[in-house]
Formats: sequence, structure tokens, C-alpha cells
Amino acid sequence: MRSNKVLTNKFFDRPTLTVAESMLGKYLVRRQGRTNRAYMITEVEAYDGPKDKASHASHGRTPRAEIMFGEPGRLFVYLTYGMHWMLNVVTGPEDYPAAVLIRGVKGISGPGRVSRGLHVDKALNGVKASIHSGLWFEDRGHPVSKSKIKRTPRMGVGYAGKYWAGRKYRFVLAEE
DNA sequence: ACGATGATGAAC
DNA sequence: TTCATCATCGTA
Repeated sequence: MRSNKVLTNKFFDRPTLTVAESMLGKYLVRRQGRTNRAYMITEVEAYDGPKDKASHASHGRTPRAEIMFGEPGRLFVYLTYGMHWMLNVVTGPEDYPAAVLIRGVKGISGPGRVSRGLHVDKALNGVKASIHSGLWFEDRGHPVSKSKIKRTPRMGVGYAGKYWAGRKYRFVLAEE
């Protein structure tokens, strides 16, 4: 019998690109009232290190980016364009700023829509992804074949310059 | 194609 | 304190 395994620090304390790719097919679980809803992750982006010009951490340890330098497995939630919350998970070792942006789950495309649909906002910034906090990640044993994964450049990061905007740090899982 | 909408970081 | 910018989305 298959168990739903909650992903912990160990899963997130690996290279960001590795974490990003392996998050496809995993589940984002959100407690909404008395019930838990699980959403299969279908699209993510990696933000990797202090040199990554597309990353908020490229400006150093600013108040907003500070969480990216912290413990892996914590949530990083920030507002963009004055209205959309972006949901990220911190990855890699402490003091190395990196995170994975959840861009889509099955049935919901776009990071802003994911946050709106799952009621994610500033209240979750900096909290550990765990059952206790009401938002966590699970491995439910869903098989993911490599052939269903596409890598592309990240969305909306043209400001980062040719090199960083061109990196294929976006991972998409083809839906059935 | 474009405006909404407000926090953020950097400049002054 | 002011200013440009923005890991997007809905409407047209």
C-alpha cells in the first residue's frame, strides 16, 4: 500500500534545479477550513543563487529576499505587480539564496492564480511548509516520466539580461 | 495591447 | 521622500 509522504527539509536541501524538477508530480496540500485539498504540481521555476539576475536575491540580503537565504523548506511569499502573491519554497543550504516558484498545479495555470485559488498570501511568508502551518508538500507516488517534462526559460524575467533570462530554469509537466 | 495596483529597493 | 520597477492577470 502506498503512503503519502510529507516532504521535509531533506527534500528541499538539494540543488535548486534538482528540487525544481523533482517537484513536478508531487502534491501541494492546503488546509482550507476543515478539509485538506491536494493539487498536483505541474509547473515550477528555479531561482538559483546570488548571481541569478532574475532572482530577488541578486540584490543581496534585502528584507524581502532574506528568507531565500534561510532554511530550506520554508515558504517564500511576496507580492508582485501590486496584486499577485507568488508562492515559493526555499531550497539549498542556509546562506545560499535559492527557491522554487510554484507556477502551476493541475487545473490552475499561473502563479498568481495558484495563490488566489489556494488562499496563499503574506501570512505564509517565512513559515515552514508543514501540516502544522496548513500548507505542505507530499509525495503521493505519482509516476513522472522524464519524457513528459519540458524545460524552458523562465517567464517574465526579461530584465535579467540575455544570459539569465535564457537559462532553462522552468520545468513543465505535460498534463494527461 | 494595455491598465490595474502597491510593495520594494535604490537614489537623492 | 520620491521614483521606477515588477517572477502577472483580466479585459479588449
